[in-house]
Amino acid sequence: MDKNLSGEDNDDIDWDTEDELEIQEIQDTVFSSCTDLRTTGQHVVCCDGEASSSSVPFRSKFIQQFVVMGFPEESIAKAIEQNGENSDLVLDSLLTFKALDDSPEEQPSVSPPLEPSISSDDSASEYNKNVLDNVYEDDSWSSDSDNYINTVKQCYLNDEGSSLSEKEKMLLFLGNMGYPAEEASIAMDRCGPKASLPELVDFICAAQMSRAEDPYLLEDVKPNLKDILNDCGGYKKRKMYNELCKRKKQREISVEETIRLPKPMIGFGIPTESVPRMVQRILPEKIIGPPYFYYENVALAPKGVWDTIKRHLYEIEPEFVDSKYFSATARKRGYLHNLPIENRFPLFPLPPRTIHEALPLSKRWWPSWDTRSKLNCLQTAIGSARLTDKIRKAVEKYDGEPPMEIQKYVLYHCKKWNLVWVGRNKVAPLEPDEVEMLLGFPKNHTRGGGISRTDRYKSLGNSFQVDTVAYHLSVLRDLFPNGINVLSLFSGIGGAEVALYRLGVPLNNVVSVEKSEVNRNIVRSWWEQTNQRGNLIHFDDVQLLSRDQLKKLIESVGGFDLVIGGSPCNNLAGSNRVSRDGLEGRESSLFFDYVRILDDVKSIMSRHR
DNA sequence: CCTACTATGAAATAGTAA
DNA sequence: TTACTATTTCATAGTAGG
Repeated sequence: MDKNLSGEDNDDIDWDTEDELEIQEIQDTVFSSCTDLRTTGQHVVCCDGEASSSSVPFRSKFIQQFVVMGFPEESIAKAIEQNGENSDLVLDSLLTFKALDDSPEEQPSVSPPLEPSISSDDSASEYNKNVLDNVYEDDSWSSDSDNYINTVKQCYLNDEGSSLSEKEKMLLFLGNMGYPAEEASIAMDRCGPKASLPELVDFICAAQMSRAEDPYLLEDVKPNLKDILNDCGGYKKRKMYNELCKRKKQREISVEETIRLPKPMIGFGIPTESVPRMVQRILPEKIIGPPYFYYENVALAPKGVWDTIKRHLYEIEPEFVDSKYFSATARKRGYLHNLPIENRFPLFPLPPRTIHEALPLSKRWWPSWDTRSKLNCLQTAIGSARLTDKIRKAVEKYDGEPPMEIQKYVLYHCKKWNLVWVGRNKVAPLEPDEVEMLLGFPKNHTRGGGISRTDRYKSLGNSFQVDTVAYHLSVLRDLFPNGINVLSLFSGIGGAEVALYRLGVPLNNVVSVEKSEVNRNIVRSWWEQTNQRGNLIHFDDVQLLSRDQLKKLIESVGGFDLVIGGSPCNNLAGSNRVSRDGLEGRESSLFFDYVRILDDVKSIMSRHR
């Protein structure tokens, strides 16, 4: 598993690899200042506690980080004078000083001039295009690089009206700071056209923190804009960075901590285990609820995603649980929360735990060579009719057991699409009501009320497995015998609400934030059908839920006891072939709104006490 | 517009054998 | 260790038809 993460010295291509290190180094240092750039003031979660609680004044600490790197103090002072207390800019200047100091006349021969590209006629774009084409003439680039060059080209050449738009200039600038064009472009798309430089840097940092410590990425050959444009002293800087990285590696011997999934994926314990191996965990005083919070997302996210999530949620250890230990269907998810984990209890009645129990009618048609006892993860799309037809034709040619090859083919697709046997030689996708049952929802929960069948699959596929979540939330029943106030973000079809209700936790006030109207209707309808006595307040968009609104809500309901939600997994899920972009993806980056809202709720509530 | 249907791999992980 | 195999995955985009 562990590939070569020690930076061995291969001079041929290693400069690319080292370049990634270079970026890491920048980000490591920049990040400490990123939190300071935040204007909201309450975002202290991603700072390490020591730094903020230390009595060392900020300024000296700021200087010290460069002293540790081995820069002379006068250079540091000069760099700070030029750039202010912005780590990345200061570091950039320092390295430029150093590079120029070492060899005043030496300029890399391949360095193209930067200035012409800032002019504002079409030749500039043409020039960049040529440069980029030339760079990519080299066939040592991997296909990854091909994708990358397309991104870069698009960044430069998209807007034909103005050859160098504001966006392009900003891209150039970020590129010069050492950020990959791809990331910079995403950041600018996400932050909008009016975003300031600190905002963009902050975004890129947040998005990239995960990858900064990702050992695999060291092999990933991705050039960045800085190298394409090769600014002043770039070569020397690179060398400097290499040394810095080595020094840093020597300093930090043990860090390299990536989150690992537990081998039986049972989190802090499951109810059916004969020997409950409950784990003791001690949370810092500050983060013990109320408000309690509960965050959920896919367990098998791209590398580093869960590290980032953890970092933004108080460094609490997530618990990874596969719902196959609760029901007949697998669902590998990570749950990060500050709930107590002692004295949990499961939801009753216990759901069926095997396919045969869950779908008794299928037993009759189930061939012996299909040895599945659990279904795979229920997703948002179902298998095609054409596929089930092909399977039928493939199987019905044989009287008894089909040959191994056929079995293999059929099983592969049955597992991939969660097909079940519904007749002689006939397989089919699950019906929506079967999915409801497997996920722990009442029958017809998503049925009717103007939702299409396709959307039922979609909403269900994006939902909680109720029994699993309820097991974790069960501790709330005794904590809040008089009921709780819930802030439910990304509510979907109300998995959290259903879980609490089925646990017997009275719901006093539920503020539910959900973008999809049909989903809101489903929850509203369920709320009325179950004769809830509390209040259900709906909101549309988490991004529009401001601190002021939260303050008013908290005042009117008397504070939230639970903030619960699973942010979009679109850009994290393995089934996404198109835009598995990680936490910075278009939808999945809404995770940062979860963090923002949770922080706001905590700070508003602590002020009221 | 809505709805249903279909084609579309890669990344991450664990396990195993060399 | 390293290289190979096996398994799994809260999805998107395009098309056709109403």
